[in-house]
Amino acid sequence: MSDLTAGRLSVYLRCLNALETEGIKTVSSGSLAEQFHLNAPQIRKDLATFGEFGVRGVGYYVVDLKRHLRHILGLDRMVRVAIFGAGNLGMALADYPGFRRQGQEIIGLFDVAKAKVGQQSRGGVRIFHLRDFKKMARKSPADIAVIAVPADAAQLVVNEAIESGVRAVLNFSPRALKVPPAVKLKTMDLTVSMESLSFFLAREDGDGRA
Amino acid sequence: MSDLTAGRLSVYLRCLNALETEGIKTVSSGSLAEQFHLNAPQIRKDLATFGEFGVRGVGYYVVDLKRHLRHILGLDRMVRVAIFGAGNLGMALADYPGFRRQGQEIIGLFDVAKAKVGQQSRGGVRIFHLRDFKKMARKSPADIAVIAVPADAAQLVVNEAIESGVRAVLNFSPRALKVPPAVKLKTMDLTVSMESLSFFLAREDGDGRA
DNA sequence: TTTTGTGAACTAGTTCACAGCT
DNA sequence: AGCTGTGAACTAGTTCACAAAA
Repeated sequence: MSDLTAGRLSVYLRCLNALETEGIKTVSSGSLAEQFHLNAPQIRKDLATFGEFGVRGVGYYVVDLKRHLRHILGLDRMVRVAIFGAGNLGMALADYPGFRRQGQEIIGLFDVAKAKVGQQSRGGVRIFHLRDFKKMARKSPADIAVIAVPADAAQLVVNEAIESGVRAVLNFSPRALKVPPAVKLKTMDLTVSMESLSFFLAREDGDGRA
Repeated sequence: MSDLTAGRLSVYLRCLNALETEGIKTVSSGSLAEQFHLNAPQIRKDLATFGEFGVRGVGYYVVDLKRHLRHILGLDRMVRVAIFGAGNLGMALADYPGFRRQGQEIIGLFDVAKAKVGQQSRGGVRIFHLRDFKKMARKSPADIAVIAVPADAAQLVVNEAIESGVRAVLNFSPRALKVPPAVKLKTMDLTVSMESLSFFLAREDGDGRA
């Protein structure tokens, strides 16, 4: 199943949360699509991949579908997240509200700077020495590693993380990391994103439309 | 031209920078692909869209291709970036090394919190009041808005930014923003990324392979 | 001989149209 | 009547194979 589908499921879940807060009990793919600017047949197709969650003539029961999605996304069991790099970005991610939702637990920040180890983020996530990760992971393994270390250290750190049992990596460093095929890698490259936008601006101005 | 292509061009540029530092003068699509785990025909196709930059039998001249790519990506003229939201994330982005490369200028952080206005990030990016953005933009307009404000404020802020002439938006808030068709929007949703990874972990464990 | 540039084949992803439940 | 689930049509994106150039 594709990366794109996974992303959309997460979006649907967020929409359902909003609807539930509004006290809405049931929703059709059409009204979901309209309210959140999505595509109705695609919603149906995405959901139908995992089961028949809807009721013809009615739509989907919000609470029901939410439960299904949380299960499909693996959020009904705790996912343990370790953040590597306690710099500006790592600290910001540790305290990012979306990263401490129900279903995800941040076990700590890991860094090599002596001055940082023992401190904690504003939100209360503790900073450990990188070398202690292996030990901690042995007791209870981390599922996801977030890489927020400088580019030069990224590959080294990701290797260590994987050695200690991490099976998915969210990479914020501007490097193409090598991971074994069994490990899922997702890179969020801020530089690339910025330059893509710059590219579209350049196109607009330059491509002979004025 | 597609988003994916734009992203790859940015990656190619980064590779070329690395090669130049190593003192390499000329490179073929094949060796580029091998060194950086890319796909050779795709590199050629991507580049060929914008001109004939290569020399048959030789490859591409590193310095030459770099210059072309910088031009295509619009990095040969200054791109002005405004960051909205001086929270953890905004501050981290302001000081992110990849965001202050040659070709991009961060004009400031914009927030509404009185306590923050007048301060500056560790890296020296100044924090202004949101209401001063319009005025500043009138003098010299910002090209890209980075949205790092809380979800509830995101749409409001992006509207203001666009009204003041911003033509591209990098959105870090967990909201689907509405922008006019002429404005380029790129959303980096941290929650969605995390949940996608969780999804793949759940699949691995559950889909009947043990 | 080497390596580009590119049409043609292929693959993945999206949209559509409608049969089939409720 | 209303809305889901889905095969079939379409679109976008990638890979391949090779002719053309240096």
